[in-house]
Amino acid sequence: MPIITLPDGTQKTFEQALSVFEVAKSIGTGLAKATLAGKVNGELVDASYLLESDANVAIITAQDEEGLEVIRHSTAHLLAQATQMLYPEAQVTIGPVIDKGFFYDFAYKDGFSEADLAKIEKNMKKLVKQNLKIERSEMSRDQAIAFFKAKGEHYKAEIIESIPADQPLSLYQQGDFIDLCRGPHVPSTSRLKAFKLMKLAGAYWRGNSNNEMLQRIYGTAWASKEDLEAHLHRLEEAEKRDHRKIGKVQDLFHMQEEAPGMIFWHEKGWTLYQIVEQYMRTVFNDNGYKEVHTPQLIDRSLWEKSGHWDKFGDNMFTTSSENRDYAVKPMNCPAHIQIFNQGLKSYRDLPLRLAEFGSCHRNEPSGTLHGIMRVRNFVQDDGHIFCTENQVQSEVSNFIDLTFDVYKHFGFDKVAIKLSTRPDNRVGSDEVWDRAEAALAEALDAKGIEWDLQAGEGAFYGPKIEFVLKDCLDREWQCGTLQVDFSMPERLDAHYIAEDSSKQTPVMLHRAIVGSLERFVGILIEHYEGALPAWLAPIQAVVVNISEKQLDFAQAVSVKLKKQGLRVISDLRNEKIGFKIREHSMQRFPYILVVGKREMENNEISVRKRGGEDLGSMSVAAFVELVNKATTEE
RNA sequence: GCCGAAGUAGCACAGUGGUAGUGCAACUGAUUUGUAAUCAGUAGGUCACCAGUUCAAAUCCGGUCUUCGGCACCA
Repeated sequence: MPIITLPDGTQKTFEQALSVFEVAKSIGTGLAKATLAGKVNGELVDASYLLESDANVAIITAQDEEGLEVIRHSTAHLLAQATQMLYPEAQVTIGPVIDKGFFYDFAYKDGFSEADLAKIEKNMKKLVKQNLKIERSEMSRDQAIAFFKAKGEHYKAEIIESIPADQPLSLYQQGDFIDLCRGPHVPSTSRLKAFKLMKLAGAYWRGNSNNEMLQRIYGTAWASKEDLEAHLHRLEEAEKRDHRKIGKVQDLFHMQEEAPGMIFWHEKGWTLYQIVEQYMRTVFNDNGYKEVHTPQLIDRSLWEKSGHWDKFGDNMFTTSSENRDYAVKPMNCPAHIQIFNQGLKSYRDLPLRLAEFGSCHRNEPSGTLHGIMRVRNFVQDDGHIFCTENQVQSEVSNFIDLTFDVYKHFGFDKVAIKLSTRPDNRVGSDEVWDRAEAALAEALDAKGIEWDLQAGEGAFYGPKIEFVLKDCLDREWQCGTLQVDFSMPERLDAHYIAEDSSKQTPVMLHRAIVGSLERFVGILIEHYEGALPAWLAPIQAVVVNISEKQLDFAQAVSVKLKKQGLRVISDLRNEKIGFKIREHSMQRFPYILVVGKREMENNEISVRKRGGEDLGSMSVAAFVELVNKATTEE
């Protein structure tokens, strides 16, 4: 006589064991129809799951986040089934749920093409129409291994072999297709109504580049056709924000074959870049950093000593002259230690904060380049803090505050924080790692900041906090970073004299807020969809005359505004005003200043704000004040 | 680097073996314009590059480079 407690607290007593689906049915036929799965005592189960004793039960439908996940997971299985029907030699591997969809990896030596995707999707829809029941069964480990080996599914057998022996294995069958899976799944294929195969990609077996490459098919799946359409529409909209597209339209920068991964900044793009750099320079100045500048080329011996030659040699650009090998610097930190090492330092000199906008080159693998977001030549708002171990906590804390302030200033308030801890391959004692990781975690917790742990993802010399911004397509880009380094100062012989006159090695904090300026400019472009706030806009206003009669007046206005420090251009072409307004609106300049007969007579300008709002006529001085007010508020 | 796709005029794209096209931009002329496209005309391409098949290649085959989407990488 199971007593079932529902999420709202109501209890129902049943005469005999029953399934989740039957519980739903007892509540209402509508709910029964919508049932995809259940949650029994907090655990997700199939709708067919048999309740034999008292339990807390929630009915999972497409309305629930978990229901959507079940749909996506089942759609991945449907994809595998449809694919194997068409390509029997394709072996199944894994097919997890991901953000907004799913993927499935197949081992298939011929490889799939775009045309195959269409075929597979068609077959999936056919299987949905057949309304195949999806049924769960269990098998012992040895049975399962033998079963999949006999089917020629070697990858699946390998997965099972890596599952602990004491766990029962569940299998799901739909039609002739059987897959190993934890579940749960929707009751039948007809419940999968809205999906689309999105793209084809390669992916290494078990995520290891030494392994063979599998064929990955990505798909998206939703509770309804409307949700699917909405998702596809969002993707289209997001593509319009692409910094590469806007960079071209707004004439900000370009890239070309002869310099892969490096940027040709045009005047307007460089203006934006410089605004960001100059702003970060004031941040350095206001926060106790000393700006320095170090060489582009440094002898191989220094990189050998720092360990970079050994660890990242393949990713460094090198050159040689007069029998000496040099590397183009991939980072500034070894050079900053050279500056630290000039003259004997005392504990009173600490913390010493050095900053540099140093141009760095890294020979990133060709497949990783991505617009201006991932490049081979970049400049960071790079800084290194030399301090004692006791100072780490407060430096970290101050840096976190500063970083959030800066992001806020640029208009970002959603930032994901990750804490990466000790990797297998590392230097330094466990005791030191304990302290360093605790210092970072405590600093985050003390501020009530939510963060994700990335165990084992730290640098070999210390743990790090990463500040991650999302782009318009939800791709994540790491901008800020704070790394605790116990190793490099020692390798490069950095010392200070402590209070007890002993010689000590300082701790070094590697830190950047916006990170690569190139990437950050890209993120800004996408974040604002090219409509940069006035303080960042390379062109703040454009003066347009209505007819030739106001040509001189328009020019004079433009000169006056420039003298006041505004970034202004004028458009004196012999074109209709509507035409000019249209062009400059599409360029998304913050203000369009119209001067015609009326304005000339009153010595005023008509101000049209981005978006079309008419701010009326005003004097040049009033407009300057308006812009200054707007930029300081921004 | 690996898997897949793509590269045609400044930009967006069409062209799948037989004279390389459309729209916008550009240029010239007319128009002197009041808040998102005035009209007419002109010019512009070694079809990424290299090699090949063919009477004939943007188109087919091979290679290279770059870009795009992923994977791996990211000091």
